[in-house]
Amino acid sequence: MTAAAEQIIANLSRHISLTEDETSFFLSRLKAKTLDSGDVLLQAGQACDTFNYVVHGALRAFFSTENDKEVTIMFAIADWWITDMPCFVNRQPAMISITAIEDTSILQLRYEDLELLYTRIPKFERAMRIMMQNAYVREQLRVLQTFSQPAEERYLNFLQKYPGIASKVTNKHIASYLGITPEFLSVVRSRLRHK
Amino acid sequence: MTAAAEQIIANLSRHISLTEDETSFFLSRLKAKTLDSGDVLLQAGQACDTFNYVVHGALRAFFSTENDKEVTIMFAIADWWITDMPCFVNRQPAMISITAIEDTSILQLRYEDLELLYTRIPKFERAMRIMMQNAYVREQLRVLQTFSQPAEERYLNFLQKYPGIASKVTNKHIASYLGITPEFLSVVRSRLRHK
DNA sequence: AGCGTTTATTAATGTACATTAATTTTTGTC
DNA sequence: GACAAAAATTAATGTACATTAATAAACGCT
Repeated sequence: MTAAAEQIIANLSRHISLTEDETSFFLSRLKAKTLDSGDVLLQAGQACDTFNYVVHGALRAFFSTENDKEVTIMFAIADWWITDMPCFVNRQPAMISITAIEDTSILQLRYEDLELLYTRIPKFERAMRIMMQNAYVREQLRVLQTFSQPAEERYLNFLQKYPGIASKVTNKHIASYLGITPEFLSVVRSRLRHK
Repeated sequence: MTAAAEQIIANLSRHISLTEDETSFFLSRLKAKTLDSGDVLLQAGQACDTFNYVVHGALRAFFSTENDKEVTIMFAIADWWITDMPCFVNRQPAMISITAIEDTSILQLRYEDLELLYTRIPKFERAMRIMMQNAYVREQLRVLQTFSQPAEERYLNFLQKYPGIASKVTNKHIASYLGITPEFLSVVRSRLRHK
């Protein structure tokens, strides 16, 4: 088994345990892919067919507004799964784009293969249920903090909650994840420095 | 079978189909409860033990900030499920409160009973997976719109997306769901009127 | 190492929305 | 149907953050 396969199985085993047969069937449905920093994994407007597990590196999902602004939806580093979930589950063209912000290696699971896994190995429903549950809770807390905390607190919170991400991404990207401009994040950082 | 039981089963059947035995086991784990408008279903600080299905009426989940502001996390009308999900799944004291904004009747599923359902009837993992997936997608789009659209667009969007909710709740509550003050929502509405 | 390109910072000005407070309208209740 | 209480509206003032623009710092590439 490759190191990447070991890693994804170890990660899955936090939620469900698989037999040898199940493990090899699951692994057989994955397709490895490598991306150079800057490469586009998913382009807005195109079909969103894969759910992507990050082996190493870092990806960023973002929405581009009419006025050329970007809203960062999420980051994904090692052990995270990423896709355009609204479009993946509803079989719609992607609304967001996903690019590599480092050289990255991923394992891809196609929509049909995920459906196949649900059918053949119902335990995958459980794994996915837990992942979706965690994602929901994360997004709900993000809304709550956005509405109840000023940018400075949200920034400190982000640094504390996702140190592994903060160390890999630019301030520009952090700003667009927090819903502020890079210029204002600079002001926030400068204020924090002078405290 | 009561009308409420018929309703929750019809709703579940959008995701999974149950045998007669499974149906009656599921129903046996539910507890009916009625609330008068204004009643508190969940109080911040207390244990969050139940996942609640709304038969009819309307509930509101909200977070209270230090400065006495309220952020509306979500509304739930007929056929919606509601709880303090972060606290429910992590067995933590509730951070939010849930109150009835109309006379309401609900069916409650306790945490241990949900776990039991997962074990005895794994199909429930699927139902829950789909529900969590939908909730995640909803919240992610909410973040995206909050960061990319002005209050006026978000308000129109809300009216269009949740007409059944909009007709039941006050503007004050809508404002706190959109992340703005009621005063500013008044301004927005007045601008729309004069267009 | 050098040079172009992207990113970060700083500062001036502008705006979407918050705050406060007063008035009107709506709602619920006996 | 009257009356208190909550909700909605309006307007004046204030502020967190956006915008624009210019400079400095960091990065990527040969």
